[in-house]
Amino acid sequence: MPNELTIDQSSGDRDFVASLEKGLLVIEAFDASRPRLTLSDVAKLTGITRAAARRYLLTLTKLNYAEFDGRYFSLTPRILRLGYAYLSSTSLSAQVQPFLERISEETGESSSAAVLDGDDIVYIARSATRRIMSIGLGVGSRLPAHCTALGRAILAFQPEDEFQAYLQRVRLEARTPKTITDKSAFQHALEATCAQGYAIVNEELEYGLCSIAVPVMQKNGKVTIALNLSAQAGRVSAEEMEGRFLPLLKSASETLRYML
Amino acid sequence: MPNELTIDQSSGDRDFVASLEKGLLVIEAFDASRPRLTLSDVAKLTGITRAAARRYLLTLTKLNYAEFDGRYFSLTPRILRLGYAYLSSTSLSAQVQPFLERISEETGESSSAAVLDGDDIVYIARSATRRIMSIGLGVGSRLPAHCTALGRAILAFQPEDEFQAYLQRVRLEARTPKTITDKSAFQHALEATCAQGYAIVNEELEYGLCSIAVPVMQKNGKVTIALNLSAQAGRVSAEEMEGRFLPLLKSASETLRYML
DNA sequence: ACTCAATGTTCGCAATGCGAACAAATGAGG
DNA sequence: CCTCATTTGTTCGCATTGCGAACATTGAGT
Repeated sequence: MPNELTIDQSSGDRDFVASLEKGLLVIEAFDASRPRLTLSDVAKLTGITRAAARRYLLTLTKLNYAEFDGRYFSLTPRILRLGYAYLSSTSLSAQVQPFLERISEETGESSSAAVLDGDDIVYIARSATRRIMSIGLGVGSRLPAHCTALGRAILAFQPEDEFQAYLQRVRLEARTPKTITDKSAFQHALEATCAQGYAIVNEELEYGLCSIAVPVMQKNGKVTIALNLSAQAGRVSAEEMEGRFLPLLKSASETLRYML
Repeated sequence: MPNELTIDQSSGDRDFVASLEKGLLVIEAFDASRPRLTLSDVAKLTGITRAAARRYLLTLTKLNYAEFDGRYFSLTPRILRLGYAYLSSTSLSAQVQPFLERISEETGESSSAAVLDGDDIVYIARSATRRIMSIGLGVGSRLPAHCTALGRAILAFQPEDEFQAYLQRVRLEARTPKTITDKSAFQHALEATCAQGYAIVNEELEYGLCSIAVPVMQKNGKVTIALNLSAQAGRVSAEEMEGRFLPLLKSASETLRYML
């Protein structure tokens, strides 16, 4: 992700604090494949100088957002305050969680809620009774929107101009041989989602995984969140998803509609 | 939390980037009770000037971490990348989640894992089959360590000097009439936790809530994480917790010990 | 042991971010 | 409805903060 982490300098904009941008880039340099980094590593990943990377890392350490063992830096749990600032401020996850737990308990499958962020979806709440997907899909996890039921359920209800802009810029990368990669076919799938009011994605994100999702329309008429249920493709048919799962999701969506 | 959000200026430290500190303070100004803030609100909460608050908020908006409706700022899901940088980098939640799900499914109760951050515990993974606690205890939520089983299970296994330092500075605030607020009694409770290898907290955090937790010792001999099970106090006795729940938690802890 | 590339650190300096002063908006009181 | 005080938002001269080139240190390879 070198491209994502590079500095987008807003030259001449006196309202822009470049130091904050760099600091946030430094935080985002850490991930599952890079849990511990030297200051040179961070410099390379972010495009800032080693001297600057050093200052930001020492600052994060001094503020207890990171720790240092003499050579490597790693993040600390305090960083979660930043993400939590969003989750607690929207109360979305708190409001949605009981619905997901009821749906999950009633169906015996995993249920999640996500919001759109750029071209990805981000999980904001989750209830799982069985582990059927790849590990690590907790709150904060993100997946490309185009090949997830959650993503399609949200995208299909965006204003036309926003959807067209998305379609222009998105690269429909194949995650399995079944992933839709043709933009015309993708647009048809989104139109069908819009017409029927829910999305089903079968093995386009991951082998053996089938998901159904519905959008949640907020009071202001916008759709920024969706709810899903996921199951093993071989064990639950699409008909069963429509017959058993969809009513539960729609019911939850309808109730949430008046809460958000 | 005005005290928590004030600037701790490290005067003369040329390795410290004060702008990053302020930027992070601005993010943390948002929470459940303050989801939308004006720039004056943020200035008041953080102690920085209105001009500075304005620049940081405009910067966060430009970077898509916040949005602006002409008067109020609010955070966006992109902020979750920051918290996720920690969760994904430690893989703790990913490794722990399957254990919590199995424990939760087998007992029919909610199970969580948390780490210590300052004097609080922060939830890093959770599996709930039934909603028995106050809403909003998702990943990233934090609670005072002293009146939670998870907190006691971690605190009891800290080096003596660190525990004594914690005991010196902590204010044992009562959350219910049953909360231990006497430091001597608290120390006894922690000694008992250390001796028996698990903590039980009964209605000290919240009415009707009883939790049992065990520490997870990592390969390096340190304890930074704990696992729990929670149940309604009237429905599950302490004996049942020790008899049914403790073996499951210990088993999970033992297995995790060789993974972390 | 030596060489050299990679990594970490320092400090002179100028660009960035600061905040006092000003502008605009808001609301209370008459 | 008007006035005025207070609150909130914005600008731009300036000094401090953060920059990065140059230097110091470390470690790998021969």
